[in-house]
Amino acid sequence: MKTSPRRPLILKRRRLPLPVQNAAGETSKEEPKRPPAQQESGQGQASKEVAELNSCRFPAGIKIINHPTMPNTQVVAVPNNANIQNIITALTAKGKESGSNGPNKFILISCGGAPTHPPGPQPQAQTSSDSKRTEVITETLGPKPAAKDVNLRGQPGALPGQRWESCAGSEAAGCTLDNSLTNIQWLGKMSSDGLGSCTIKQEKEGKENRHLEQSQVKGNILAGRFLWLHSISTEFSTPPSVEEHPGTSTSCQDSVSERPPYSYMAMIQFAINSTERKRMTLKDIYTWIEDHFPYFKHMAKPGWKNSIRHNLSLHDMFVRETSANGKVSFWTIHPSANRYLTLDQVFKPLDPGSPQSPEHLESQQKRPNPEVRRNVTIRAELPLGARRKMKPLLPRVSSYLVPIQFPVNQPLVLQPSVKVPLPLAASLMSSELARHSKQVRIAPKMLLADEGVAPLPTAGPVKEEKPLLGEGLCPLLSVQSIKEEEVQPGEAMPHLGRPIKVESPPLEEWPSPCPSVKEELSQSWEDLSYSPTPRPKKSHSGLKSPARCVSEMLVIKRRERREMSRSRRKQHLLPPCVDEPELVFSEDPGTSRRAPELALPSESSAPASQLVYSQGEGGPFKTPIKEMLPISSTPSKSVPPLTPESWRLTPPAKIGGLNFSPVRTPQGPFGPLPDSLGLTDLSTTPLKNIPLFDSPRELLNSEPFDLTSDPFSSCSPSDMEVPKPGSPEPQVASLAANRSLTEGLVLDTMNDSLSKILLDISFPGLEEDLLGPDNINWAQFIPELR
DNA sequence: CTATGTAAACAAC
DNA sequence: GTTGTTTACATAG
Repeated sequence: MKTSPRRPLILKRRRLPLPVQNAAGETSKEEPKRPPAQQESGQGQASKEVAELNSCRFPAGIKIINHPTMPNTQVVAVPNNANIQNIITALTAKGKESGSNGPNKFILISCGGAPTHPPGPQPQAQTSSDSKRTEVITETLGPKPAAKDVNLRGQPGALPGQRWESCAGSEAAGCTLDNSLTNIQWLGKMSSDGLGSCTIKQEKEGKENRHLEQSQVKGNILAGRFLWLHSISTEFSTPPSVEEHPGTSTSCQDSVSERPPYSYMAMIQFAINSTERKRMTLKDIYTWIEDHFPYFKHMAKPGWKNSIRHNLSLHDMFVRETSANGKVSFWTIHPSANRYLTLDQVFKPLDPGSPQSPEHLESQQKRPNPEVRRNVTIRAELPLGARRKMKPLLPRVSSYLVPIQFPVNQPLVLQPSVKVPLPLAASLMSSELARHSKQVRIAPKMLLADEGVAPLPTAGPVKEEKPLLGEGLCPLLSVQSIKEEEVQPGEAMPHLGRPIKVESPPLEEWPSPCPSVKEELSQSWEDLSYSPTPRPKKSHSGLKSPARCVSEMLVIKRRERREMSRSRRKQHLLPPCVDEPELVFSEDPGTSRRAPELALPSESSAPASQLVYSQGEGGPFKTPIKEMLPISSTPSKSVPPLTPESWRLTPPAKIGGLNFSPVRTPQGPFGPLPDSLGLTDLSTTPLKNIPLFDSPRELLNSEPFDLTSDPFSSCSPSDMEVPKPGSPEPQVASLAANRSLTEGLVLDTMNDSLSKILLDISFPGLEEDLLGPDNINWAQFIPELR
């Protein structure tokens, strides 16, 4: 009731003590993978490794060399099979020891080493413990799996895992991150608890999701393409509860007595997405929730139903459809907003056989659950602790991708403190970096469409902007911080649009379709998703020229905001979800160049695409922002459209081998979706001709390489596993060009955060040679590595 | 301020 | 009574 916190637990950010967990037996599983014997007790080993590192001896062929240009930075070539975590730990320790004078930043490069073994490494985040600041960047040296890997997927055996592995370290890291990011443990309890229904349901869902899995996997891979920065802390942070109360987890009582950590919005989504048609009547929603969350059945006040209704009406993402005959109303999730979150996704069984045993993991992996699977796959490497229990929803958080140019000049390592709001981060980065010659730049905000929020583009440090944050970052940069809360995001990514709705009557286009419902929203959505055709409704947005629009928008927004604030009316989906990190592609190179601050809408060209909403859990959770309107096309200011979808999209792009990104991929569906969302648009349209990421590059390099090559290029089109052929993944192609960008991890011990960063290692001229998407030859840059 | 939760008034069935 | 929509208010962050 009142006393209880209103916010769902989920939202809270958890911090994990990373290290510890591993130690716990769980990790054992993973460990096996590791080749040599490194590790085991995490700490012990870590220390061991550290020692080694210090001495310059590294376990398996690890080589450390001083970074050519960066002070206090060393490049560590790590065999694929090496245990990244340990290495990170060691490096961290080393950094600490070194003190400010010594090397405190490390760039990890995976050398092809022996891909033989599975990815094992999982960087856990021990970093957190260290106080000193150490940054580690992981890069894949050898063959980057990226696109190629993807291709490989199909192949038998080893490949699947390996691909990822190739990235090994990085990947592992990524995995971990992912896991932790989303973790929600609560369910864990539930699962065991008594949600029998859950299980059942899961299976059911599993069905649905299965096909998705594949796609997701792909997505993961793809996702890799973009770099996300997130603080490890977040990522690593474990879910609060789960581990903490393991014991409890199972108790049924808890499930019954404890309120689920999910917001009504999330639960509604779970419910709706649990059906094949992705639609559900109010009553069924109630039933589903009661069945899956006993708390509501037994403990909650009757008012919870009112709250459900309230949420349905309030959030634009929920669209009411009327059956053909008009007699029955079904609630659906706007495709563009739907992340297809399901309880399954959120939940992970703690243990295999027994509910809590670790082994369970495997089984889980097998599970259909798409997302889960995705993660799982990757996760294999992760610490068990992380894996188990619930699957965290994606953090919506802000993620920022930061492109960094590596070798060339000074590589800059961003500190990703996640905490920093994207916008800020961006601004900071941009400014600072710039000053320094920064190699890292933040992508300009793009924006486009979004309108939404418009918060001011500028970077202002705005708090408000949270949402914006995402936006702020540009494509390249998106960093994710996990803010906490939200798990949401995670969740499921929707594929863009799923076609769900359609069934009923008319809805092809959401907006229109739903007659009754929230037109406003719908429009906005439309706008967003579709081209900018102006829609009446949102008058404000209209489409103005971008530039103008921006300013105007801002104004408008404010106004709206105010209005909104006054009354909570429906929350519109915001197109851009701010929180979520999406990658935005700026289509326009020119724009990209701009300062981050503005993102010009220039993209307008493709603007629409971006848009998208944000939501999902993230989005949804966050809900739509009320005010935003979507004009999608509009230029919005700053906000880059980071929409969840974007993520998804991005994934396709895959990044090189590393997959840090926590992003989830779409579940599957690549299918039909409504891509209307931006993705398609983006990818297809504009992208074709335009390099997706111009911006990044530009950002990164003052000197533009050729636009054609995008940062993401690393994957070749072929590589991409694009989930769907049909789907828009054109991006990929465009991406193909760029190989220079890669993901990296930055470990900031000072902040105890580990972030992913995008590294631009391209050197003019070298790209082709080196970069095969797969490989970057660091050796060229760094002789020592040879 | 935002996101969320809760309550309640109302309206349409 | 159910379903939906809106307002208003409370609370945590």
